[in-house]
Amino acid sequence: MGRPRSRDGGGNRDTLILDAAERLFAYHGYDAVTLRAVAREADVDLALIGYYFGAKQKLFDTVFQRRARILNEDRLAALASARAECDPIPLERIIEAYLRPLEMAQESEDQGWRNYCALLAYVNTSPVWGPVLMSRHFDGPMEAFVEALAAALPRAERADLYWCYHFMSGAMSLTFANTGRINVMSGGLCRSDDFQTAYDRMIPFVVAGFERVCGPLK
Amino acid sequence: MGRPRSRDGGGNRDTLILDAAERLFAYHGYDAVTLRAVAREADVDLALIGYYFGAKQKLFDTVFQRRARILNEDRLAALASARAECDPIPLERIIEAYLRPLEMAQESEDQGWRNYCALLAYVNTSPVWGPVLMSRHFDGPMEAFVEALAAALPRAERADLYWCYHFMSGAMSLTFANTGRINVMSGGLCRSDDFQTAYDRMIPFVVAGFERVCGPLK
DNA sequence: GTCTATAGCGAGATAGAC
DNA sequence: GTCTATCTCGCTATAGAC
Repeated sequence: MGRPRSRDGGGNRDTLILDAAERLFAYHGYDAVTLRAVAREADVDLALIGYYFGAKQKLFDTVFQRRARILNEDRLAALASARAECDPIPLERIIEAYLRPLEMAQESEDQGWRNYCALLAYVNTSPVWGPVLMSRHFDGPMEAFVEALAAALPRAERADLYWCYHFMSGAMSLTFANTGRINVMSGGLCRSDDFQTAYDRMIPFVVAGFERVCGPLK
Repeated sequence: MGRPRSRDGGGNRDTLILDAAERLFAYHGYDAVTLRAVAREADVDLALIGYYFGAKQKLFDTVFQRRARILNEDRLAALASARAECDPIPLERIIEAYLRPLEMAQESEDQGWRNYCALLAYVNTSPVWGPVLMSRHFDGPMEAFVEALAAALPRAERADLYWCYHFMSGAMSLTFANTGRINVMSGGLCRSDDFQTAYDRMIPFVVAGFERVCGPLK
């Protein structure tokens, strides 16, 4: 399982670089981050970044790829586990299998996962990166989820499933991006980093949306 | 010489600059866009940008502000119009009042509105801009919508309303960002710029979500 | 209002010593 | 593997001619 590993204070230099880059890319986006800033953040010499990862682009790709693999594994494992209990998988369990790994990532001690979630939101909503990186790294597992959804919602039009998946992806992105916007908006009533609460509301919200648009459950 | 060059179909120079900046910021984000690129895109001299708008930051603020005003007016007008028919306003009408102006903006001939929607998505999901710009320009009208939602869903906890509003905002952002991701994802079955279809599915999706999380309708 | 020219800075990348 | 040093480029911003 791709559980977030707690790291010792040091770590290898290349890992330090990836962590620092992840943190900065997540917050500022690709273009606002200079390799010099990454080097400073990682407390590493500038030239070392080039040595390990090549050009800036490749560093970004590597950062994005690193946890995408783990996230996909966790999601597919959750889906398989749900299927083992009940086949076809009930809608709510599918949504949970999709969202739960992110929630766990956010709740984990490894701050890197929180950063990665923000990075995911950035990439997902970017016209530049979105169609390229999301498709490259998440289309395979996504297809498995759409199949499961189709089985749970047999009356659904295929296109409607994709649209609803898309809405879920958007709600998830903004939520786990943890921008702090909802804190300001609600006057402190809601907290952007209160993932348990967010998760507990997002699941029924999304489930109800799928049911309404994609017809009755099996 | 320093004479205004004649241009067919061109507006004032400052408007040309704003349109060009909007288009580029929407697609590439703030940091990837250079003032030189804006000047090139607007077919205008670089120094003119500074003359009209000052520093790059201020140009960005101006671009963001320009249509925020209009969007807010349209939304509030739609809300008032719905209230004139029925008070309290039914949930679905509230959601429509919120989303419809964006859909109309997307469907309009003015390509600038499409760009602006993508810009909104960028700002909304950005940890840097989100809490600042969204709050500054959209919190007032947002409050009116939350009040209307509270009236339509009298059993709802206040915090739940904010969370659901947040999910709606996320789904909307990704959809109207028009990244093309869903095109790739669905293998061409859905089109990112088919806003009518997106809108027709997003409304029931969001309405059902609100109902499920925020209790039964009045 | 418009444009030329440039100051002043910091970026990405890499060659080569150790 | 690590770091020093540097090359080359393009950026923002602005002063000043027209």
